[in-house]
Amino acid sequence: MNKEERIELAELLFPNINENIEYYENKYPKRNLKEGAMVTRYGPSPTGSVHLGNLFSAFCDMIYAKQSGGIFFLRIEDTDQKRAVEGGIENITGVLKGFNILPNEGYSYGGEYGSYKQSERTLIYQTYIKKLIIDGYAYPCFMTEEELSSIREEQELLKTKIGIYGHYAVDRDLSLAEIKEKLKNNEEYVIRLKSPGDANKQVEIIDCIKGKMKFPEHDIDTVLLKKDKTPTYHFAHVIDDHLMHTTHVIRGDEWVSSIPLHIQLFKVLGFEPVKYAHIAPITIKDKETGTIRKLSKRKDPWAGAKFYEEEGIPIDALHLYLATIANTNFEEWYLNNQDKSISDFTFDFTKQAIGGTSFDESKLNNLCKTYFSRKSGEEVYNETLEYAKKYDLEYAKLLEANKEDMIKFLSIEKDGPRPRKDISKYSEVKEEFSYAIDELFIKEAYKKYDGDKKYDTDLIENYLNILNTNCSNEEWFNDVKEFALSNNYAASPKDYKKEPDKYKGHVGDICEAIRVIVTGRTKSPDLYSILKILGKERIKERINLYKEVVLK
RNA sequence: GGCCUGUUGGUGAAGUGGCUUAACACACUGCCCUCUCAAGGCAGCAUUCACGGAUUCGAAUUCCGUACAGGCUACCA
Repeated sequence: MNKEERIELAELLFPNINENIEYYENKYPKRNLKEGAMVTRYGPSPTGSVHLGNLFSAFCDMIYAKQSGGIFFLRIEDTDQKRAVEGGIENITGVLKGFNILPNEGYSYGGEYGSYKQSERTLIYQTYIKKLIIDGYAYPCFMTEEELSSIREEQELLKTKIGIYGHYAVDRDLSLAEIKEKLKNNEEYVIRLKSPGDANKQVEIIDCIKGKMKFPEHDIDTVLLKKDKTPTYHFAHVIDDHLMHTTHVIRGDEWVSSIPLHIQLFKVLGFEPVKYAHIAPITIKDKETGTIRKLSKRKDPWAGAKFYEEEGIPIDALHLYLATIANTNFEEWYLNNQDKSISDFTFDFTKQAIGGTSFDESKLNNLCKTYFSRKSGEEVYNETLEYAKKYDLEYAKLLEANKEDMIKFLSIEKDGPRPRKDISKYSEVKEEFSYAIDELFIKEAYKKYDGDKKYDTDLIENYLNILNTNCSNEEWFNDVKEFALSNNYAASPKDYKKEPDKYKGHVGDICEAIRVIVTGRTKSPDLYSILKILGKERIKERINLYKEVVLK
């Protein structure tokens, strides 16, 4: 076919496309950004719930764009209508907001480079396809599903590369007359790339994360436009990222083998190619099989984005975790720069893991604990209340009714240089601080305490008489020691160990009795702080409650 | 079958030919501190970098082969 014929063919196939590519090139001019600014994008398909891996990739998009003074935008890749799930798009935007991963522009955020929804860009794709046909880089292919699968079977049998290329690409050189004939018969067709590649030649590709890679040139006539004239991912992404002026495509590792195709598409279209950064998947060791696999939504609760919200894992802590897997040197930096935040760190693609990253639950947990330990009592209160309003309304009401006390309890041992690390999720506060709210304590009273040990309430009642809630911690503890001695208890565990026969026990035993009666548990933050907040009256009530419930 | 990529302790990993008898962190174990926890302090935790060979005075680091794992091989993304 000569050029005139190709023009005729393009018009025949897409008579309704009136614009030429210059129109779009002018409509979406180069972005006015400073040197080195990165334009990244998150391109999810609305096919179901969001996976941690998706979140991670969006997180990377965000940090790299942000730190370089660039743009991070959201583009909905919904070219496959069959897989679309109802509410899928709203789910994506909702999760992104919930996780504080906020694009600068894009679907539902606005911007000059829209539409940011691929299903609304069909005309654009067809315009560029027309150009490719005219340039001789694309052609209609009328092969049926049966033909395709028989070729595939043959290739499998011959153990050769699978796909439509070389002599398998039978419609590659159809004459204009033949095409017209088929169109007249209403034969369905797709538009395929007329790949100029030679598989015997090698292309070298530089991936920002993985480094240099060598591939055979792409020589397969990949489908660009499907039967319904919507684009495949390959074609759509190249057009969109060119028109939206993406500089860095950060995406999952599963795409590396299509890099040669994508580079070829950029070349054939006359575009400057984007830079690619392929991130490794988040993996986990399967407990049953012992093999390493991708985090799975079905098997691992940690895989689903919703899980973090429901469990009450703080978003900032999750960001910290994502940052530690994004750049391997982040963790150490953060440890040495405790007063700084993620945005102060300079991320670098070369510091990103090349192979899979194993999901480390205990590390996340630790990060969460550190997060909580650095928050003030009031902050923890407010955030927990917000969580409870969503997932435990009853508790939310109790929190609101007991705000003052609750904040006091949550603030215990927060002042020092090494604050307590006792909670890792909002959902743990209720149980961990059950003694803070009378109503809750009465209901749950001592249920969690299953020790056989019965404590001497008379002794504790006597102690209550000498309790001074208005002194220093040191003075208080001296009083306890004195009280211990006068009741035949050793003033320190050491004394007791030396002469166990001489005493009934030691101060620790007395403290334990107070602690269990007052809090219902053997472990708690500083006892005296708790006693002070509760006050004598409530302590008395708890002694009575203990008698009722435990001693009967 | 073909094409890519990866493989360092329980985990995340540092490491780019001599500074490595392998950093750091999490987890774990023991001791100390101590009214309980938490925190903290101290100590322990790969003599070895999947395996085999080659290059080199010298290799976790370079090369070749093997094994294992992951990905792609759709008119899905």
